[in-house]
Amino acid sequence: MSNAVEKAYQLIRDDILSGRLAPGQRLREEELTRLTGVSRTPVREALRRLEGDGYTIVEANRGASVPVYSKRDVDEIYGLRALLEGHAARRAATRISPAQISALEQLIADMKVEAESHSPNDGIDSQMRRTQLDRSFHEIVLTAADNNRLFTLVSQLAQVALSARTFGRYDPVDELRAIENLAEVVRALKTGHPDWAEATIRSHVHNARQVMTAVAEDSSTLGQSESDRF
Amino acid sequence: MSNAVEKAYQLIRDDILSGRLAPGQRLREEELTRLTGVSRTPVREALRRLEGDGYTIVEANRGASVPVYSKRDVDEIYGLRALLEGHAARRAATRISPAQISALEQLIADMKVEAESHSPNDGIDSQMRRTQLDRSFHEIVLTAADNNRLFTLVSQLAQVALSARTFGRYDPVDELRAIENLAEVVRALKTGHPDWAEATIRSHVHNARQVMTAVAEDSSTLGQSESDRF
DNA sequence: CTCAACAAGATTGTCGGCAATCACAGAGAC
DNA sequence: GTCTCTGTGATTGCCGACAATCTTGTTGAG
Repeated sequence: MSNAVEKAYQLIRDDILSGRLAPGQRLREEELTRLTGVSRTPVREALRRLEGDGYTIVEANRGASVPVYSKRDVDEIYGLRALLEGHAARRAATRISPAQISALEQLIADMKVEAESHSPNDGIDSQMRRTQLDRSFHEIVLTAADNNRLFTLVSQLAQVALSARTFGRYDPVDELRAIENLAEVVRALKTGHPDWAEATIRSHVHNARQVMTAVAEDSSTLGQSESDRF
Repeated sequence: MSNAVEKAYQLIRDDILSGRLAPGQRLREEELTRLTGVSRTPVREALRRLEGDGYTIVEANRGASVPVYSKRDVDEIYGLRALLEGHAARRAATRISPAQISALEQLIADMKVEAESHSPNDGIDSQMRRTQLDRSFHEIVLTAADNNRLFTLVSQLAQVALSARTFGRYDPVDELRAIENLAEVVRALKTGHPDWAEATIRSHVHNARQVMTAVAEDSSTLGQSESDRF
């Protein structure tokens, strides 16, 4: 889209994903003007678009803030992701191209390299790399599903949940198991089995939910201790 | 939300639903300024929100327009509605309250009255009334599902497809069958059977799709005759 | 006649400033 | 001490004007 809005969108989003803008933090338009170098008008539009993609929350006369997710939110997001991405994998199994299969296999290989060469407390850059690999994987599956609205809907759900911080929570064993899980998704797609593909990707999403949920105790978004939030 | 934006949002949306703004029509911000009585800034924000809800399409440097749906679009929308609303009905079956059941039964009764007292070429107001009844029904089911994000996702899909013109396409026999179908959904919810509820509402959505698809021949959105579009 | 380059007009994108609204601190009553 | 009211500062909401971009009609070459 247009230049100033796109610039603001990406700068703000990156600061949210990297954690420089923490969950719960209020995003004042004037500050973002300084951060992004564009005026308040495109900043405002960027904030609304970010809201549509699940990165921010905008309230009337109160401005935007980075959302704080409760356990219930995480359950909602991952439950719907399992449903929608399962549906996507089912469709992809009969539509995916050899080139897309190859791309997925390459991503799996890259993930294994990344996972083996990483210690539990890696820097944010390693987490960003792994986030990007995972995101690319899901993006290819969704593209292969060949359904624009399905792609859009999942995008609106997945974004923050896939934030870089998610990967900070994986321990090496869980991460390797998750990669094996994705490798099975590729086998299911490659052999063209819709049921298998749907089941395995659902399993992957539910596993990811567990990793998140293990840390987030139940709550009502307010009045909880810092470690319960996202 | 805020006043000017909300005003613009509703006025533009109503003009789209009533058909005063026809599919394919370009929405120039200056014109909408005159239509709504507010300045371009809130009009622009309203257009972006309308896009998020599926009422308009906004392209960079080209402004907004009322979307034209091809057969493929209709299939995507109703396919995903079947999936998501089926999921919603499943959840609702174990969560719905007696008051919500009563409200649904009242809606069914109202629909029957409306359907019996209507001839094939009724005015736009009758179509709007029936659209509203149908929308209320789905809204209650979605509320009973008790999942905010599910509600949001379906809202983004359903809007235009449920436009008033949809009901112009129902013939009386189809409409009565559709109402019977919804009555069965209520029975399934009332007796707390998740599988039954999911199956019946999926059936309802697929039936609605058929009504739309019967008129829309396949196409690529461009270069088709007027009657193929929505 | 066809096509490409260009120019004029129309339309969207961006900006800075003013208006409306909200959150919060402080004063006063009980 | 607590509760309510009020005013002040901070922040979002809205506007009109200017800048950038796209669309379209025209002109000229081939």
